[in-house]
Amino acid sequence: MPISPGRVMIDIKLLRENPEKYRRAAELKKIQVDVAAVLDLDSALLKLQQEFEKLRAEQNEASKQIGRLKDPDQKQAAIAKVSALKDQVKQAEQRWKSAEAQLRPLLLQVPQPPDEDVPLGKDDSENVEIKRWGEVRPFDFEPKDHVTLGAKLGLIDIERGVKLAGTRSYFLLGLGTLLHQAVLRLAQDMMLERGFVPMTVPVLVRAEPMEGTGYFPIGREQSYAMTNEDPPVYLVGTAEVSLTAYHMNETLDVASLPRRYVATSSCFRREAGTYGKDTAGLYRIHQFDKVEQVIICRNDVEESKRWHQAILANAEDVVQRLKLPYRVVVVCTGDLGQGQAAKYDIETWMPSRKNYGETHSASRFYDFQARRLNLRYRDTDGKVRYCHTLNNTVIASPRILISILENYQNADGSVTIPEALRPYLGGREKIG
RNA sequence: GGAGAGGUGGCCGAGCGGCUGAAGGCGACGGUUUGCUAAACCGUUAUACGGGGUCAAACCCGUAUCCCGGGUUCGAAUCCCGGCCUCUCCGCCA
Repeated sequence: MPISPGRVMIDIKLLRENPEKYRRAAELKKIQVDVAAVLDLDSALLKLQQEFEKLRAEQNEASKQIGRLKDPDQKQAAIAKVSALKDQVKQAEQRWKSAEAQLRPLLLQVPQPPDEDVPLGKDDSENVEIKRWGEVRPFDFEPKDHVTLGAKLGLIDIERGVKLAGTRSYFLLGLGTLLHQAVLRLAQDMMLERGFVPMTVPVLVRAEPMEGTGYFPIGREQSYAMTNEDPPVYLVGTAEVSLTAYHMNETLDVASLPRRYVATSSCFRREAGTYGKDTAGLYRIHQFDKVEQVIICRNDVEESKRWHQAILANAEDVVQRLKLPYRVVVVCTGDLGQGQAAKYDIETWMPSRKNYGETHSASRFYDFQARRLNLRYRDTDGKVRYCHTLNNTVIASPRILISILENYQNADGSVTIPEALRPYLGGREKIG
């Protein structure tokens, strides 16, 4: 499918009206953008566009005349005259195009302003807890971490993972694999009950979906790139990319909205710049599987907010079915991604970390992704508008196995299988 | 990977280098007719950006877009080159 040329980033009109809002957004999100430079380039661009269009109009008109002229001498004279214009037009066009080429990369960096109700803060330490569910279990024995449990019970083999693929790699085996798959299947089944359309998606995509969903250019270094290919393709870090970009360059029928998609996919992340962080175990790894939910809805802030609550609830339901203690935090401004207007994280209790660890991330983007993806719909009034998009984890594994194994472990080193997973494991109740 | 064919509006499908933003049909929408529905008839039916206009619209003008990019030309949907995609055949393959 061809890439549409007129693809826009943030709404430049909004930026013109309220540059301070965007400057502030960049500051809050710690993104380097020179908003003043954007404005300067933008107004220069407008001038150049007008100059070009005026010249081109002249040329078009003159050319049209030539077609009507019968007398060959007159015709020759007219052609000579327009020929002189031709160069001017071309130059004007080039000035305009090159200004545009300068502006686009800047525009790609401009962030979506955080919503009013997002708490201010510099990083994840200032996220605000809004809910706790479940009781953190007191142990009357010394609990083991998932790495130890996984190795003892023959579920996880990190050593050999590292041997084959380097750091942050692993094998799951035996019941470890089955548990992993059970979790994914439970999550997917719960989403099917809610009417989401299941999909199997490409995990290797072109640059456009990456850029469109906001993972490029900021964050590019987090992706694995197949640069041997022409054009290059990239491994997605989440099925969000493929699901959200599914309707890229399309104009949807408003009656078909909202679209609710769910996909299970492998996810690949380079984790560049995290050396020394979370090195133990399955917390931060290069490859994992995730069930992801995506909503594409009408351009309506209130509707977006409702869906945000809904997809958060969907994920909470899964964690509750697994009976894992968790909390929900509102992510503060400094921890928001470029395109996110607001985000909730679900953090699930992980005894070895003696803390809640992030397992889910629910984001709403308003039209940020839709603009970059040229993802639109025709509204009931006949107007074409950009969609709103949202996404959330349903479950990501093996990270969630950390919580399951550690919370469900017994004094004798065995692990009880959560009831909700037993149907997927032939009724088995215990590992070890 | 090799050899061919092709990419036009919501869809189908015309299109000679100039008056083609694009015939015709279908669909959709509005209207007339009708006891209701259907049929028939009339009309409307791309998007983006810029300028003008308005309280806001309507509307008017310009530019661009017939897969994308570049070239030839006074002028390109039409000619040439590159790319992407689709289809057919051969090879390879889970």
